[in-house]
Amino acid sequence: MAAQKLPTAVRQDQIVETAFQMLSENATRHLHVKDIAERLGMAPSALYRHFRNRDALMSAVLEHIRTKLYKNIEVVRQGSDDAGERLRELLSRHIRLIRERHGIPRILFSDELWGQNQERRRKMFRIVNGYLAEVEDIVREGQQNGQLRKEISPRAAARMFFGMVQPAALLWHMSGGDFDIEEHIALTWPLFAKLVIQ
Amino acid sequence: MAAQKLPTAVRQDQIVETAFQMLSENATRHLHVKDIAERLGMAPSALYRHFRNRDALMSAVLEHIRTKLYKNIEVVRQGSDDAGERLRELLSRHIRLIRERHGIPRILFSDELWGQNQERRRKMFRIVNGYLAEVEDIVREGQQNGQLRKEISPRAAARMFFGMVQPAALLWHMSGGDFDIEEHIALTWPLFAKLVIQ
DNA sequence: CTCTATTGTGAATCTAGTTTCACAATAGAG
DNA sequence: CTCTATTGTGAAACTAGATTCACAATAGAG
Repeated sequence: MAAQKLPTAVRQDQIVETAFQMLSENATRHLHVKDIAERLGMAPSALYRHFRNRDALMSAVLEHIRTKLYKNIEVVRQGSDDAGERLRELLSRHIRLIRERHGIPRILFSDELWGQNQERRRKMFRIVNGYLAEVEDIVREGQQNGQLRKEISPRAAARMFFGMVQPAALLWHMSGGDFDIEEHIALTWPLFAKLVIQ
Repeated sequence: MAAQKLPTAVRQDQIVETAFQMLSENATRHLHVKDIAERLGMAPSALYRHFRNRDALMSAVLEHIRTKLYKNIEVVRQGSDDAGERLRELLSRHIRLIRERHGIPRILFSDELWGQNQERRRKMFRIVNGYLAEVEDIVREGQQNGQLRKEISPRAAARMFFGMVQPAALLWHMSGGDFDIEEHIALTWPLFAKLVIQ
């Protein structure tokens, strides 16, 4: 039975979303064209109507992740005016992403997405740097309106923040889900808070 | 021209060491049996005299890394009696490992080493946990003899330490070597020190 | 020195996945 | 409603790498 015919624009979105999902679920290895096609109920060859090749598809997935990630920042900004709360909420959101098997932080650093592709790795680097810059901004604003301590450089604070999230994602992934993220946060957040928040 | 015949014990060491080297140099992807063999001047098929398959070889490499990593701890312990200095030295050693393209922290978390192998991933988790426990011990001792602040739990301090090193390794790797590790340490170490050291 | 267990080799095989292609169906512009 | 550009399909071709195997060479035990 042939799959329904859909315009490329729609299919591309479907494919990217599906690939992202599968990447999230599967702590395990490679994501095969065949498998993505299967889940969408179409033949592998059909994917090639919408992406030049597997590599192009993966790049699209990366782009998808980028927007998802940055939207988090935006939401957090709108949710509260207090920098401390913003950071705490951002952390929560990350933990949720990790736990719901939407291991964005893991995916982001997985070889799966990189492959040989030097250019894509660079792009990833830019994404992470951009994200760090956003955190930095939140901290800077918080300092300016007196919500956060002024002795810490925003840049350093952002790195510290990253240092809470990223190891958590990896340890959780490595352990196959046994790693106690709650404990990790309970351990590290107070220290971070002591440094950064009044 | 055939390669020299050597006893398995020797060859195994050679192979593991070579594989580790290549893994270190190559920021790029997969490590092929063929390539390892080539560098050793032997035929790919010869490797199978010394390892059941590629997977077994990779496990051996992981073991190799484990010993290298733990030796670092030991050296640092012998180098100084002061916990603060020990931690600083341990950090330096990690940075050196990262910079000398011996990106152990990166390798350790690369999918390359994990593959499908659930068991190996678990082993890796145990290695990292063991490492964290060692750092924890250094901190605990430091607290007991009054070198370090007592308000911070050793467990939390170890996580924080990990949070400095691991992101540095990844960012450095992603950037292809452009990431400024010195700056990263200059930013984060003082914060860590403020929390943990007197 | 000799003889064999061990190690090395090239060619062949296996496996697994991506990609291409000639042909089929159909959404939707007109 | 018709017709065509677009999308979907199965089979086949390609790649690429790991692994096996029958045979060759030799280190070193005796």
